[in-house]
Amino acid sequence: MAILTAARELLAEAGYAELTIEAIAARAGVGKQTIYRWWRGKGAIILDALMETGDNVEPLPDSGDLRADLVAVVRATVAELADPRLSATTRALTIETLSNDELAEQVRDRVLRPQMEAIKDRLRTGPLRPEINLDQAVELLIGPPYHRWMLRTGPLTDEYADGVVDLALAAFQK
Amino acid sequence: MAILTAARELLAEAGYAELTIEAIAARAGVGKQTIYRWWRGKGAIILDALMETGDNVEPLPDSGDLRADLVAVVRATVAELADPRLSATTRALTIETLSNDELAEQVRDRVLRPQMEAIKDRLRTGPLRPEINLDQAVELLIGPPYHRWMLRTGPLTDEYADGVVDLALAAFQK
Amino acid sequence: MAILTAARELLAEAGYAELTIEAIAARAGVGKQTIYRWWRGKGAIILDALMETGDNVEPLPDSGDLRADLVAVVRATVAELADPRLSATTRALTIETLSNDELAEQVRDRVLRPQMEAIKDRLRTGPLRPEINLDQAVELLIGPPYHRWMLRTGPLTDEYADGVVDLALAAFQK
Amino acid sequence: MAILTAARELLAEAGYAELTIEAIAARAGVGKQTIYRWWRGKGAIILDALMETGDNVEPLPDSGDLRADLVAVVRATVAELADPRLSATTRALTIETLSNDELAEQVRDRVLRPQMEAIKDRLRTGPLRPEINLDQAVELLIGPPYHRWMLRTGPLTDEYADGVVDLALAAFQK
DNA sequence: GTTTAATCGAGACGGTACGTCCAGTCTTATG
DNA sequence: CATAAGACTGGACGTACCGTCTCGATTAAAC
Repeated sequence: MAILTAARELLAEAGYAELTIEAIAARAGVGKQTIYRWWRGKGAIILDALMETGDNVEPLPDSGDLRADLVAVVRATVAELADPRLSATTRALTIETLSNDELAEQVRDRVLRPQMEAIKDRLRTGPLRPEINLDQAVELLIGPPYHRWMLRTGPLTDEYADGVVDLALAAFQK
Repeated sequence: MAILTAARELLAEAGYAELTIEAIAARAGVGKQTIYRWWRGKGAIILDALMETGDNVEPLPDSGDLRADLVAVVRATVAELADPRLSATTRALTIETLSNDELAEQVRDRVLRPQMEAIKDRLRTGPLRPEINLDQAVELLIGPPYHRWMLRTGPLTDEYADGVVDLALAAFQK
Repeated sequence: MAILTAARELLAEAGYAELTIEAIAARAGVGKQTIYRWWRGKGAIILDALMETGDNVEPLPDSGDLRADLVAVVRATVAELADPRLSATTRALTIETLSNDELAEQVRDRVLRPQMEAIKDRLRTGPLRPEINLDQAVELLIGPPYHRWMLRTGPLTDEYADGVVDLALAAFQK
Repeated sequence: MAILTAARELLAEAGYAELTIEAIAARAGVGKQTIYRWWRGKGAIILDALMETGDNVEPLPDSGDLRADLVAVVRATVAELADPRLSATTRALTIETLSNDELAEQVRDRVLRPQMEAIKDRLRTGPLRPEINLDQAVELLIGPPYHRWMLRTGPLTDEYADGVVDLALAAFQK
């Protein structure tokens, strides 16, 4: 879809500040009305743009080595956040989410939940203390990188990702 | 300062969407120029509004009971995030931060670092495994609630705060 | 024709401002394309709507009393202009005419000329000074009411109509 | 005033169809809001543009020769109507007037009445039949040229102007 | 005690984007 | 096969704010 592509390009090139409906329409060669016909606003466009990129959430592999499996997924997440062009869409979506409750729900249900469920599924099989709350367990893996990314409190490297996994595992496992 | 009060009130009453420089000026009974004379933009105002509220970061108490001390601080953090009126300013600041690198640095240095340092200081004395990276340890306590708050993936209650602390402690301590 | 009826109704009910092609199509239960297939634009529709009303111009009666015959036709004209609902179509057509030369020619030839010719025909037989230019004579009867209607400079009553005729006759006759 | 000049130029160059608020703003180097701050809409701008041109209505001269005095004023009126560039503003104002009652009143009071009063004043002194209604008398001079201009039913020349005056005088005078 | 300078409120200004409406064209599916 | 339905590009609408820029009026300092 030309509109979603235009939105992604604008975000990658110039950031959220220059992502205007008019700019999207102009770049996509489309009338503004067409955009408003199909999307409620900028937030909805960004969400669809993100989903279309097809990070189609796949179940985590179960290699038998929990740490290895988690390292893979956390490294991937951290790497995406670390690349400004890749994370531009996520950043924009986060902004919209913060002042749009309806959008926030959709993002939660369509983007976040599937990702978190995929990790939960892997955690369920991997050996960990039975009393662990899986929701909180997932947040232990995702929350810290997200926090660091948003607030730029530290580097987002593979080593960091590994450290996050190790800490989390120490919490999960007996 | 009338301007910062006006900003806080507008955020509490109507949210970020209606926080405009003109609205702040009107409510504070001030000319727009006066605002621009002292602040670079909306973000700087919000930052000052937040800091003025005087959550002057104090060192965490050291009761000898690490869990109790951490529960206190995490519960307080979670409670503030859970209250829409209290967290409105933080929310607005987060939005600005996401599209303003300069502001992001200031927020990191003036708001976040002190809070995280305070927790780090307590962690340094409380008994935990020596190889723990303190920055990551703090993120383990703060990141998950922040993530949950921003993305509304679950309730922000005292029980949740306690769970976060327990998980983190399991990671820190041998 | 449903389309012309719809146009007339819209004009009578809401005036030129709300006469849009889309409104006409919607009210007539017709696709926009069907309208464009048969008419060049709004102006052409209004013209046809006006003509269909069938003020089929008839020759003026020649009762032998020139004043009586002219009073009849001028009163009728003035009465139609005085009624907002009746003159709505004429008003709309005038607007279109003013910014559409092609339409202006058609209006002149299909609407105006016949009406003026009818009056001219009666003037030819009625006793008047031979050197009178008939075109100007007709304008002397029609121009003032039209001017008064368009610019709302005075009432449009039967008495007024009679006054117009009397003045004109004073000019025509020796 | 740059805005009124821009409006006049656009009308002279391209006609009413291209007289948009945005075009006026662009040509005048002005924000749209500035226009809306001072004028209610296109009609009000055109009215002011017309008035600024300073056709400051002056009393008709009284040379003692009524025909000569009227010929002068009617010729001038007809000449202005005949020149497309000069009459573009009047044409545009007429269009607006036709679908804007409020504006119509202003045009009547600020533009038309003074012009008509000036002619009435001259008619009052010039020798004419006492029972003549002066309002209708003026319309007899102005209405026909206006009608001919709007509906393009004939040429607008000096000879025509003279003919109008002669017919009117025949009506006025004994 | 008067003059001068700085600061303030108020709000006009040139701009940019908003979200809506319609024009006129093009596409689809229905009868 | 023409039609209604309506999506499409395009462009103007009138509004909201942005950040800059005059304006007087009010204070405070300097003389």
